[in-house]
Amino acid sequence: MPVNPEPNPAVTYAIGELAREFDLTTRAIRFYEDCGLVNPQRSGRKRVYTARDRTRLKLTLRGKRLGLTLAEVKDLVGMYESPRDTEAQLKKFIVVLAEHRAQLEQQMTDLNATLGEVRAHEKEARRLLAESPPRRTRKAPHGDTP
Amino acid sequence: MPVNPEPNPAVTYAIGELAREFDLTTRAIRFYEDCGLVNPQRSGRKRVYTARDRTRLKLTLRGKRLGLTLAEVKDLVGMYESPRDTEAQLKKFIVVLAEHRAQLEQQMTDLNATLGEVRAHEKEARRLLAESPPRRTRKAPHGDTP
DNA sequence: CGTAAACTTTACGTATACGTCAACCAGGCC
DNA sequence: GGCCTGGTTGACGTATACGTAAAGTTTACG
Repeated sequence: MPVNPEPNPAVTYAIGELAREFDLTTRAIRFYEDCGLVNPQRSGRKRVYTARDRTRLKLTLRGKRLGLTLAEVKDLVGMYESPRDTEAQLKKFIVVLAEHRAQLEQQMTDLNATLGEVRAHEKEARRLLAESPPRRTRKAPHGDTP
Repeated sequence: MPVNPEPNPAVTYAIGELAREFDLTTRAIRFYEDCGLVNPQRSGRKRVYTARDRTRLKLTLRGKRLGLTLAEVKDLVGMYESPRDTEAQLKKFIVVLAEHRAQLEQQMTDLNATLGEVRAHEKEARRLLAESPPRRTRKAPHGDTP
């Protein structure tokens, strides 16, 4: 099993490094800072990002790929990092987690349906291509309930 | 096996009906029309939606839940409905499908990772809640690589 | 010392996806 | 007729997520 990669507290990153690594503009990263998604320290005026910032960036991008807004990402990440030492906080946490999970499960359903359709279309398209390459074939798009 | 629900070409919908069914505003539905996502006919000035429009609306909403833009949804739906009777069109179709599938598979990865984390947090939170309800417990947020 | 690369702030611009009036019409019913 | 419900076309407003240009600063290199 691979060791947890770099929880090394010493490693830091410049904004340009992170931009290259995640294929972002520095503008985007600064914008994420405005939104409270990262919290770089300063060496002089220059931003210095820790491994923790890098992780939050990763989480942010994953959230975006799943269609979350930056505000939603912030709330979620905040939740995970906020204290949960009272019963009320714990209960609230559980409620929010359940809501989030419900949304993720809806996405899972959507995703499976879409993947199924895409694969079916791919299969059919490859069949058509293999079956009669020079032949002109007709395949009506299959109606209203894909 | 349930019969394919209502490919009945006779059923039509008013904009308000669809709005209620899908929990949208009529404004949103008209906006989708501007984007070319639905194509209602007219009875006088009033829009009349067919089962096909309703399906496209459904697809649109599913796309949105997966984080697609309306333009992307339009392109995809357009692809599925456009003719593919030449070899070139078929090949292009296959390429686009593969690209789309790659994106969906990335999402699947992201989704599984996120779901796993959420479930782990839920489990832990419930454990804490059950273990020592009146006790004040400390659980540090577990570092930088969630 | 000069300059190029990388960084900084400020600020206005842009695309997407609608929301929110306003003002008007058409049909039903009491 | 009067009014309600539901639909219509503008047209301007707004939140999100950056892009982009301007102008200055800091650091490394030769």
